[in-house]
Amino acid sequence: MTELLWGTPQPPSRGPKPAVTLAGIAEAAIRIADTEGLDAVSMQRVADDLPVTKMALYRHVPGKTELVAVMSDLAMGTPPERPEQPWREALRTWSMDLYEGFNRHPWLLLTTVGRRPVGPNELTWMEHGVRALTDSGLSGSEQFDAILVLSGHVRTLALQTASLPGGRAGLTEEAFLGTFATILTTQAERFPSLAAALRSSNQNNEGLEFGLERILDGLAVLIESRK
Amino acid sequence: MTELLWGTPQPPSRGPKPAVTLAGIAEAAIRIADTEGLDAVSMQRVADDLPVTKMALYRHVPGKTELVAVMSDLAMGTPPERPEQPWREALRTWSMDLYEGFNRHPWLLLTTVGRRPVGPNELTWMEHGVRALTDSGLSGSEQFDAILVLSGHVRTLALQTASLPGGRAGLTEEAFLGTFATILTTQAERFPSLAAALRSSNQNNEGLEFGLERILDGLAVLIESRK
DNA sequence: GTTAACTGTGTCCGGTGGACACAATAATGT
DNA sequence: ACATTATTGTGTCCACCGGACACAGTTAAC
Repeated sequence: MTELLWGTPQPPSRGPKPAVTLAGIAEAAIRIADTEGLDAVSMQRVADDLPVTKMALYRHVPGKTELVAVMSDLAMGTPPERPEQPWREALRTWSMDLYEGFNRHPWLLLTTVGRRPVGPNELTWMEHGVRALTDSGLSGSEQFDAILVLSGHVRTLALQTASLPGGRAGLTEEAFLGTFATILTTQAERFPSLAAALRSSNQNNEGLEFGLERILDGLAVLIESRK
Repeated sequence: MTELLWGTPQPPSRGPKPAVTLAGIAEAAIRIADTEGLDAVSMQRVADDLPVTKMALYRHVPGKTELVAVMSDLAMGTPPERPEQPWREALRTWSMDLYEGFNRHPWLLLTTVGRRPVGPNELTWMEHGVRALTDSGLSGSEQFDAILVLSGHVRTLALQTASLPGGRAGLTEEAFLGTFATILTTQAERFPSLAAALRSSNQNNEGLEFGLERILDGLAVLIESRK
């Protein structure tokens, strides 16, 4: 698995020319996941988009698990290069870039989960995040934990808004909020605080910025205290 | 779906006594997911643990999607009752309780994802979270967003530590950190900030508390500014 | 006692990931 | 030039999955 993610592909010395490459397979899978949802990505479906049969794919990738890992790291891409900035601004744009990435490939939210082999692109994202904090005075662990909080928040909000096309049961935004509001009004006595909060809510949908600024505020408090 | 999650089960007036109940089915499914992982939960496997055949389950639940929704809300349970406390302490224990819940049923991290019908237990968790902020001076939307950030962080950290037994490819902690460290040392020039952070890291594994306190600090800044 | 409502069963279907044997291909060693 | 050998692609087969559907068995209401 590590080999697949990190190894540099070597064309075989002997035997017939491969009709497809690992990257080509992953790209086809990404295209399918983007347009038809993650559930549509089957070995058969991927092979249909390539000039090979299903079983030929297993010559390039050991199994579907590994294919998903490769396509995930590939789809993650690398963070856009940004001019150097103070840590707060740098982390803010970093988070926004990450958010945009998750919105481009919503199925990444489902595949990049749990303890799994980390790919080069994902590591590059981490590198850029940590880089913003190298001169902050935080320890190495704290730098890791800080960008973990930020990426976690981005994930959470991306999950909230992304439509997860085709894949998991996708309620529309209005259907979701509709039943939510219905339940809260019909059972207001069971959930008094929630009902009250809903009444004084303006449905702003600015959860991303809100949480982001709170986390950055919290980091600022810690960084200031270290000076 | 909403009916399944919120409706009160009525025994049928006519016909044979049901051999199983929806709750019984969900409990069996939970037991399987806890011990063998979420992937082991198939209609066949659930039926094997009950005195009915696979197809009989479809008399009580429309499909597997709905079964997963029901078992998820059931496994989530309700937050333990805690004595009233200032918002900061209340939210801290609330987060810890939630974390413990995710650790008890790690597969919840996989099933409670995306826009989906919300069940009564999940709503009760939200209720308790928002309740801690009713007198904070924050608006309703802000209260929602605040507990969203907290629950998101808890999810992130639970994902980081939980073993996801059986289900998704579960690398052990040491195997994960091992390859991670190996890559970072062999390719230190590609990821200089990461490598430096790793060197000055004490492998504390206290990410949960770290992020939690940062978020609470950030909320405190906002709440103070409103006074 | 008949009817109607309801539960449970067996069979069948398309689709999935994957094992495995085999044929086709092309560079290498002689 | 030719045999060897590594490698790719193919076809067949399997267990398992979620689920449609027709049918039989059971029980309360009329």
